[in-house]
Amino acid sequence: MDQSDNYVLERQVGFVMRRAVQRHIAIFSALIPEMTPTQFAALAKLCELGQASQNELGRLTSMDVATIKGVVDRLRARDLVTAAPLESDKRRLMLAPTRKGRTLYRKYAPQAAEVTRQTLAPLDAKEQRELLRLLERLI
Amino acid sequence: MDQSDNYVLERQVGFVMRRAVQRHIAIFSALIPEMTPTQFAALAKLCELGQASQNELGRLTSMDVATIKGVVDRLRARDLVTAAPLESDKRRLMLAPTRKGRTLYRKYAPQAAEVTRQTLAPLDAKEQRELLRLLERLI
DNA sequence: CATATTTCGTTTGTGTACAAATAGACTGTG
DNA sequence: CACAGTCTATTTGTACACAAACGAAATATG
Repeated sequence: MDQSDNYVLERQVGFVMRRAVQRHIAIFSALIPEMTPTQFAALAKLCELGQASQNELGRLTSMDVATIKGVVDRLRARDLVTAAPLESDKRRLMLAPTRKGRTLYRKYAPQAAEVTRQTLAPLDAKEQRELLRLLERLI
Repeated sequence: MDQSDNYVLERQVGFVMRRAVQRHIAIFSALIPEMTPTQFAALAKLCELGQASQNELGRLTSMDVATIKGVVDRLRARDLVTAAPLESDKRRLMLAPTRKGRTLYRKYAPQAAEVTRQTLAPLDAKEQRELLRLLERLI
């Protein structure tokens, strides 16, 4: 028997997680067509912090430097976030949500929570907690 | 209290899954730098089937038409897959792995299984089964 | 204090991922 | 048989995601 006969694509975590993420993104974009999950994550974290450098925001939202730059650029283009170089450290680009950004965040935060609910809807409450717990241990 | 105060990014399934997928991809590319998880998935499924149309392969690997085209194009460019229009249905592009593609698949299938093992390593055997079971129900 | 190292941001290039539009080929129904 | 609807593949445009390389600024270390 060939080794490769053991390999069943549908049973690999990577494949299953990719599909689960696809479904989640579909739910998100149905409930919040105005922005992507990534953009919302960055805006949410920035609203929570009040302000942060671009790099810092990237680390806290698990986006690498190139990715966070693109996301921030799009948020800035929509006037949801402002950016200004920091006087005390001219390498850093300090970001803050605009009034419009904060308003949008408050408007959609309940919807974003609903996205999580709908994503987890096939599971009962205990299973939902268990899934989150297991996923967190994979990180 | 503001509704948005309930929203904690780190507790949303979407965010946690994105991070888990990131870790998985990092493990994959460390163990199999020669191709991406997506390319391997397409190649694996095609080897399993023997042959399939591009559309069919896309459906079975959960890639939309534009995505599967890009993936197949890159596999063809590396001579891992051949493509030819089907005589009996000229809309369809029939794909098959080349000898080189099959060899590569057999070579890396054990590595790909190892990727799954390492990804799930933080969990014990029972937890691993539970996680897979829960994720599958989210799809 | 001089410079090696680190940090931050940017740019470029490649690879998913999906929406929407298009063209060509097939199928079903009248 | 005609032709409306469906299916397949392609193209275009936008948005993550990461690697690698770069310059500028800050820090550490000798």
